[in-house]
Amino acid sequence: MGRSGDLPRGLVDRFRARGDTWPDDTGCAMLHVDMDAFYASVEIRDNPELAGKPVVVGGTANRGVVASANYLAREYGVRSAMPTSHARRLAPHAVFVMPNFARYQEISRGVMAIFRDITPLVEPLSLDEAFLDVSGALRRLRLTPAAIAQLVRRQVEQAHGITCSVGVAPTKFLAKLASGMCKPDGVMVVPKTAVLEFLHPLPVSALWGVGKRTAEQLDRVGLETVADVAATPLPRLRRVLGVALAEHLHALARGLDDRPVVPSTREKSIGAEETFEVDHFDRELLRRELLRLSERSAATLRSRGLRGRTVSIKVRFADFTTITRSKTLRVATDVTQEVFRTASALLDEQVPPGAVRLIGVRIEQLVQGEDGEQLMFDAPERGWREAEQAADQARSRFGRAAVKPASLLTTAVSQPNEPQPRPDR
DNA sequence: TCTGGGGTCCTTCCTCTC
DNA sequence: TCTGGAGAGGAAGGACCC
Repeated sequence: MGRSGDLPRGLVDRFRARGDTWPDDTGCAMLHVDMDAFYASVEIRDNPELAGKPVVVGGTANRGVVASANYLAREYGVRSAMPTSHARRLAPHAVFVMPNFARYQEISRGVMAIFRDITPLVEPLSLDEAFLDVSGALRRLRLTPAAIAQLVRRQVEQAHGITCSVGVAPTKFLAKLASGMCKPDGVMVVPKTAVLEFLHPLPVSALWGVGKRTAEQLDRVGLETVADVAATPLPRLRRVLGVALAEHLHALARGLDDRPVVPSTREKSIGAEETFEVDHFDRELLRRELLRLSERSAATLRSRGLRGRTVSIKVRFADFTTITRSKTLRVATDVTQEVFRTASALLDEQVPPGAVRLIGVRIEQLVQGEDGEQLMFDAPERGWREAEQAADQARSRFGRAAVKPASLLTTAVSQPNEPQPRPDR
């Protein structure tokens, strides 16, 4: 969440666990585990010469941003999602490292396996955090929730040499808030009997779903704390924020959150996008980039046995205005050539000329492969599909660069990046 | 300071159909 | 045949999360 800096210090001290002592954790079966500065911690663990130095992980090119910074770098004001150029000015002596997502995925798999040894009810949110429902594990392990949190931390540190923080609470939202407040390397318990006491002094930005814009909207009508939101009549809140967001925030502000841990969820869309090192006007070059991104997205669909009906493109111009254009196909597809043809037509017909800094392709309305079977599949499409499946197999044996569309064999627009997991916040 | 990439969800507007 | 309302679905944009 990255908001613990906004939170009252007194709260942190009151609810934080100290050694074997912690507040009453009866009825607090929800754990949120968050790795501390995950990507930076993995880099330091793998490269011991980085220990004791400020370390920043992120794109080192002109337009990169910080994906993760260790706590030494944060002392200089370096934060996640900050432009790398800004981070360099704040901490010129820091070590800047390019991210190695394959490595982070590997460590993440090991950490998640530790969680699943403790409870089968694990819901990963990203590579570096997960919810655990330990209600069943309490009886099996004969431990209280906070003791299980300490066990998780010990096992992760012993197995992987990195630390994590754990929030222990009756609900997901409170557990997540608590893990953010006790970072780094801590445990915080929100007792069932002290939920509102914990929640109400916090600023509105602590609520899950309140970002910069919503915080501004709430501030305009005089709502600054979670207590203010809880005390506001729902009809008034609906007028300010719209129905869905108002109801969501009103419930959270009163400590209500009955969302269960869901071990697996279906993806709703798959896509890829790329920010250029320099802005581009050249439509032919943009089309080539669309082909590369279509290839990447469709290959992901095929590898997961999915197809999608809606193809959308995203174009960000030099002034940062962003447009999206989409088209829904008659039948779902996972064929690169069909995705590319649709994306390319959207570019030609609906995107005005101008300097482009980012272009992206996304495929939505996903169905499992067989559900989307194209009974009326034209023979040429079937041919493309078979060819692309053969290419996928070649890539899995010989690497990504082994097979690519002929039009990408010319000079690349920018170096193809591997699809990236979410950054570590 | 100058803003990545991969996602989800919501709202609003428009079009089509009944 | 024309018109208007309701509902569904598509399209676009925005905010948010990590």
